[in-house]
Amino acid sequence: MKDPKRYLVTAALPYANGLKHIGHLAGAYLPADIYVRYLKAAKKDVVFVCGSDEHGTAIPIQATKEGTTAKAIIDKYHPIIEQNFKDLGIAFDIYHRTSAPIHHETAQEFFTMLNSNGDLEIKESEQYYDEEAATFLADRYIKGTCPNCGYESAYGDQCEKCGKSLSPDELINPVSTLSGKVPVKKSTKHWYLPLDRHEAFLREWILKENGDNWRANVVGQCKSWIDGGLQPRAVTRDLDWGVKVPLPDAEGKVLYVWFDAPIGYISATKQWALDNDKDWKPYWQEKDTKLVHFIGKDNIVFHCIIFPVMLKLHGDILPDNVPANEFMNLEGDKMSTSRNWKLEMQDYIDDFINKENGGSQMADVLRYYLTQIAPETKDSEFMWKGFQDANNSELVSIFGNFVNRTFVLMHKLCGGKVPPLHAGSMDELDTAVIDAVAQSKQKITVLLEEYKFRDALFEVINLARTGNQYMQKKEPWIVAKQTGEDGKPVAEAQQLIDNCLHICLQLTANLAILIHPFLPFTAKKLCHMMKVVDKMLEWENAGSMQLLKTGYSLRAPELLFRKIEDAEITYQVEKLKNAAISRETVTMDTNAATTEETAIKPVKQEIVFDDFAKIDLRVGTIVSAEKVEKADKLLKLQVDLGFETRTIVSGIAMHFSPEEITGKQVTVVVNLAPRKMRGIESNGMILMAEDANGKLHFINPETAINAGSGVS
RNA sequence: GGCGAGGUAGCUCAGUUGGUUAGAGCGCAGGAUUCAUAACCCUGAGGUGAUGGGUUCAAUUCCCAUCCUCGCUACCA
Repeated sequence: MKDPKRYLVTAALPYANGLKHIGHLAGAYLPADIYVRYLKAAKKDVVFVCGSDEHGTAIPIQATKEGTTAKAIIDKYHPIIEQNFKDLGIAFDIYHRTSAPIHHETAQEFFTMLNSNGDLEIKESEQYYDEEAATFLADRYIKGTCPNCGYESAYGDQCEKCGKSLSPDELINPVSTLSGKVPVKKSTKHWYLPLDRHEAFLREWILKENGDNWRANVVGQCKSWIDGGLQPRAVTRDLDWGVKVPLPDAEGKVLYVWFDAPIGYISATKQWALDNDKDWKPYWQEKDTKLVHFIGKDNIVFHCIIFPVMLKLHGDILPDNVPANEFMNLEGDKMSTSRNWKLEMQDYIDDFINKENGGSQMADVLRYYLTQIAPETKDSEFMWKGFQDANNSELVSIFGNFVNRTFVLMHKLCGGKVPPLHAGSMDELDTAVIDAVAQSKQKITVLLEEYKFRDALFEVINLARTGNQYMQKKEPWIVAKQTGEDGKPVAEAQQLIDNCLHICLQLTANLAILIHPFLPFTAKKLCHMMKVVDKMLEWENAGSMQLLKTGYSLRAPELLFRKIEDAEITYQVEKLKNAAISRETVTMDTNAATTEETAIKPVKQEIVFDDFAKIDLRVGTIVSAEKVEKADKLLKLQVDLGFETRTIVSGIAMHFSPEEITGKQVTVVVNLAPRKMRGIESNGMILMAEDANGKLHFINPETAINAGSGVS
């Protein structure tokens, strides 16, 4: 969009069920903050909204587990996350929350409008119902055995072990987590957003209009979704935690969290407007508003497909761009909350910012490294060594050093004041540097507008590098040796020194402006050293060589960045590895965890012996095994049961290679009805036990016995 | 298996609407220097551009196949 009148920038709403890690920071919040700081410096009308996403079933479930309430959880994490962002210099105009009444009203109004316009579909369906708790069960309130990996505590929407997304119907032996009883199917009514009606619009808007200017990964994901066929998506849930469905016949129903969460951007904007005596409407309704969503790649479908359809139906503007980032790995492995392989914002703050360990300058160091390795086009890697190198050899050695040597020389050779620029003594080297400053500003501006933050940051550092090269060639400390009888540099020499330092100082002032979106604390510190007000940081000032007045006395230099020692990073790496939950530890801890789980996990309905006797279990020996074509998880086994050798297909390929299980003894259900899988008929089922880590184990006799032996 | 994104110097990553010697930063080696947080500055070494085919006067860039990584998806009684 050329020349938008105003900007609305959003960063994905963090789910308020725990602390957020630097992957989240690098993926959405930091790039959004950089972009917004740039826009504000350029005096654009911009609102930057974010806030806690506090609904969804995960939160009440977590509350039950921890013996607390959903409200207590969100009230705990909301302020911590908000403070973490502040400590790292992420400056939202508002950090709102979806539990706020204004959000509930906004989301309800949104739903009502779509519903009364006939843009939603109503469908009756059979859903699991807990008779004891007298309530329908949201997907996450149902647990059962995952049909995919066999994990016994899979949720109705997703198995946390294998990550597969599920529907409650797929669960084996579903159990209500509320009462522990087996739920019954009961008819219920829900509202759906018919995405399929909007396929033509989405194709046109995403692929045609934005196919070239959105990032390849974003367009690709969308295309994949659209080509896969869009389905109506349920907008409501049977749950009591969330935004109530504003209809008389919808008792006990709330809006599905994916529906209300993005509306949180709108309600946050409303609250901001109230707080600041502004009108929120133009930001969502005027065509000349540029809406930009910063998110991680996991959120692409919501922000590029679903929410735009909602916005369109509601008569709002559509996002101009959705610069989604890929993921950031940590020390060679993907970040994971469950395996505790992560660096939380809070951890970094505790170790580097809060301690007398650098203070806010260390916030900028993290911002620097995360931007330098931002996963803009592909997954990237956070390495502590890389963090140290980026700081020591770029921030300290190039940027910090240039500023420091400029200030030191200015105090030594120019009496602590901004020296004059003697036009008559200028040479082409001087003008080249002056040009370079203007060019840097142009390049950085373009890159920022294109959301290429890592390249933009590189250009800023490069300008500092140019400064170092310039000073090296000018060698004012050598020139200063041309002294007269009074021991001071002769006039011509002093002019050269003045020119060099004048230019270096103006360049430093430019660096402050250009680095400001990326490293706000550093920019502030530079302003302090130069005794200028924040107004100098306005973007239009960049490129100018008249930012500091001749004769103005400046403060003594302070070091902008400190070195990071080897010991600090080895400590962090050790800490990470020690905290990580290794496979072994998981297996050992499992005993405790499992006991707890089993305590919660209800025993299935009682059966009589005859029921059990119906099941014919035998010991078998795997005589051969091979991978099933076109299936990642299936192995085709030949099992010797004594009386015959059978073909059994089993979903264990992710856990065992064909070679390692050949010859193993297993327990087989031999009278299970045959079933075809991937075109192969499976005659029986191999019994497996699963530990808390999701690993499967064979159930077999202690010592090898005859194939075909009965089990009872 | 299908779809999407990737596989480029020791490391982290650019780039190429197909065209002379494929780039940057860091790291490494050598040199120069001392104003500066042993920093800066200069020079250099380092790449079968995943692999194998094809199209073309010419491919890293286009096409096909294969292998590997990440995400989504399918198979799981």
